[in-house]
Amino acid sequence: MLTIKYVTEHTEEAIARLAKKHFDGRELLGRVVELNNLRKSTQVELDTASAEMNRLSKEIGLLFKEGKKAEADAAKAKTGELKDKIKVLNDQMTSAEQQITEILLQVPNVPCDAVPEGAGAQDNVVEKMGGSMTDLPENPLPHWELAKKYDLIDFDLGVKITGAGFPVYKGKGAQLQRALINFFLDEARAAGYLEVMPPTVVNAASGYGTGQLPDKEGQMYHCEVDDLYLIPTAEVPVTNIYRDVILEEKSLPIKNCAYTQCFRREAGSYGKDVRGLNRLHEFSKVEIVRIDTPEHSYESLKEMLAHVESLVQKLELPYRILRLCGGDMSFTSAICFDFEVYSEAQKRWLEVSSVSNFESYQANRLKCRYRNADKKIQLCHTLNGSALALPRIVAALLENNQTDKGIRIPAALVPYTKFEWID
RNA sequence: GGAGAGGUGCUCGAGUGGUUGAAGAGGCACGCCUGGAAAGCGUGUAUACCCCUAAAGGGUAUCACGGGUUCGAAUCCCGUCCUCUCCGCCA
Repeated sequence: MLTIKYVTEHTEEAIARLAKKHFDGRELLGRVVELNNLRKSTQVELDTASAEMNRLSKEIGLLFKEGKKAEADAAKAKTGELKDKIKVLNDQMTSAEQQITEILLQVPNVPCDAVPEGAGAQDNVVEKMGGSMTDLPENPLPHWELAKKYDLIDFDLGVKITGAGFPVYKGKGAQLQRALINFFLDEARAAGYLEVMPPTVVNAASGYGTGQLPDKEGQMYHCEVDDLYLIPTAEVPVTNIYRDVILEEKSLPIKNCAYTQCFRREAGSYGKDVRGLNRLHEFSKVEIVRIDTPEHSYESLKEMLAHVESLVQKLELPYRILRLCGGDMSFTSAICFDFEVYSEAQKRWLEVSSVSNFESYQANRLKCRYRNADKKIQLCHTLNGSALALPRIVAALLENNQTDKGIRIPAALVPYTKFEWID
């Protein structure tokens, strides 16, 4: 969430920036400013009263020691009123703080200057096109047909075992999954990321830390008996490693990568958009996460974009990079780039990665801070990106590489699959 | 799941109602010493919020978390969470 300091000191700027996300923050932020003034004045009163109380208590202690019981009892009598006052003021403080937090949780991150104006997906800016379209045989098949033809993925079996959106990968289909995961992890390690293998189930505190809770509660599978959530992305457990910590500046940027299964309820999505691998309830993804200083975070973002781009290039997929407009950005990001690969058979672009800088928005909730050269403690910037999510990569690989003699595996992947063709 | 023990600062560890934000030790940082280092000596070493502010200074809160008792709680009581030991179960 946004910091109180930013909201109160740069209220107009925040409102103007939020407008780019088509969020009208005037009323909410105005209330934060009011509540914060109340909070401050209440604290002055409360602190004064508490100080007086502490003084009296010490005095009474001394009187007892000196055996002046009568005087001590007299002093005691004075504390009653003060005690009530402290209670009232304390409740007032807590209430104001809670209300502020409640409001701030509803306010999205402010987009940075580099974010273009726009209402929705149609206004995203194509930053770059790359790769080349492949010549496909006549009447190319969509991946769900190819998956059936070569017996790679069984969607019906998944329905039997679990439900729609939980496919069963078989034979070379399953091997391809492992190959991609290992390929992505090795590439990340070569780029300097430390691999971690976190839990795929997290507690509520972690959900709040990265912003899935409270606003996106319905997106996550919830184990009610234990009050735990299945992660929608490795971003959640990995970023939460840095919850409630103070890092040393020289340890930044922290670069982590992780492979996990990801679980998303995707309530209310039906139709051809979600056919086959296009949108699943469970999928594999390798995620990269960075914790950085505010001064360096945009440099980090660039490096992450370059890393993700190198992956789609090595997989020889036609791709494009989109700079998301204000209206299409997520709640928590300050800037976001999407990578899409072209699915020749479906005649559409598929999003395979999303690389974002959250600036201090997540870090504020996480209380992820660092000590700078002047020993001052500041919020870190957090960033993450998919590198990459498997299903749509698999969809694009199958569709774009289909030939009359089978599906060709890109050279970079062969050392991992140990086969060159799916036939 | 059953029984017991326990959760104190960067770490270890003392502390069972009254200058304890917290002894002591270690670690770390800086200074002195040294040709350089070690040893030694000295100093410093939490976070948040608020007041005041040029700087300095000051106040409040925090000893897992939340609540209660009390003039006063790290210390007593209740609840929650977590860790450890033993038993049970188990890939």
